[in-house]
Amino acid sequence: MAEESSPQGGQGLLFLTDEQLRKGIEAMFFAYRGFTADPDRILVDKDYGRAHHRAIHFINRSPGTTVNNLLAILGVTKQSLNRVLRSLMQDGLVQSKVGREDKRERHLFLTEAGAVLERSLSDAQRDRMRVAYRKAGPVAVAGFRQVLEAMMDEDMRRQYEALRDRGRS
Amino acid sequence: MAEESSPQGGQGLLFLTDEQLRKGIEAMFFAYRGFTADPDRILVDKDYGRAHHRAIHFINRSPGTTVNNLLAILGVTKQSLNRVLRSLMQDGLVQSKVGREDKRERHLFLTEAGAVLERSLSDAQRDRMRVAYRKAGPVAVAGFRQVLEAMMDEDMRRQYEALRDRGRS
DNA sequence: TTGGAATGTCAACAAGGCTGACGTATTGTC
DNA sequence: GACAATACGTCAGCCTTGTTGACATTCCAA
Repeated sequence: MAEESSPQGGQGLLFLTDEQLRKGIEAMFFAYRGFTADPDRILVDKDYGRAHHRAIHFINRSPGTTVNNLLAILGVTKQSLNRVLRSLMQDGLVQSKVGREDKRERHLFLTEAGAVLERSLSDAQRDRMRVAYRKAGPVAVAGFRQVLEAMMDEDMRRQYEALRDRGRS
Repeated sequence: MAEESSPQGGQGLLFLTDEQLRKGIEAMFFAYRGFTADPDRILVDKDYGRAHHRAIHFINRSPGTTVNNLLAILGVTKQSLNRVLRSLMQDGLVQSKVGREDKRERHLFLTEAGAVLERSLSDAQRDRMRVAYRKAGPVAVAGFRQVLEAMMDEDMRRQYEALRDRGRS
């Protein structure tokens, strides 16, 4: 096969073959299992599931967020989220406060106990992430994030970017 | 802040901060939604779900694979997989053949109709992947795969590698 | 005051995980 | 040849987490 001359420096478009794409798809599948494995293990003992983890994560990420806000981020129905929030509130991990400006809104916060659980979950997940990042190196990590961001739907990317903006960096 | 000197060319270890790791975690969350969105949309009309998609994908990937094999790859119980396989076989998308050497084994194949559905699913998923890959470029894609592979559990990585080996490249 | 938005709640249902138990071939081993 | 182990299928029941539909409440805004 003739050599390709391209702006990608000799790699041509070989990375766009169906074979390469399929490997990426399978990598996503297996990696996501690893990605959720550690928090899942912690949650099993506590009668919680991934839905609880997600709620806790994003409440911690954006303290005082409204239910509607959380619905948009999580992409589930309010009934589904409500069930999760109810159990978290009953167990004293999440607290909801009536909005001051708009009293229809409920602003969600983690309690101290909720923050403790959040930390144990995110520590476990970050540990795996850190090992993977370190193994792959900063250049690979940059590429990792680039591809993931390009895979998102527009709506999700907006949610994702909105979260980023709140960061201190 | 003082400049870092490091083998990573000035990037130091900043990519390992909790902030960076959290962004990666959230990127995985949102990207996975995009990753599954297109096949999900196709499957809704057909009364199938992600579980069916996964079975179809890996049967297509390794024609003649046994039930046990598939169980290991998918990481579910045989009861769970059986429910999916039963409906796929009833609908004439999957065919099982008794093993020649070991008659206890069932070897799984896609029928012509199964292959058609598989193609429509993987086309949809590959399209999104292709767009993302093209947008990010080959260097980013290499990094993407590196990080994903580093995130897998040992068992999964072995499954993943075993699949890779079967590829023609 | 009235309409609409945000929230909560009840009920019912489905997909897709799980465990446990049991049955049936088939195979390998003592 | 007897027996244990393996591969598979199936029944029953349970859980989480998603869905839709219906309805009440509370509050804001026109």
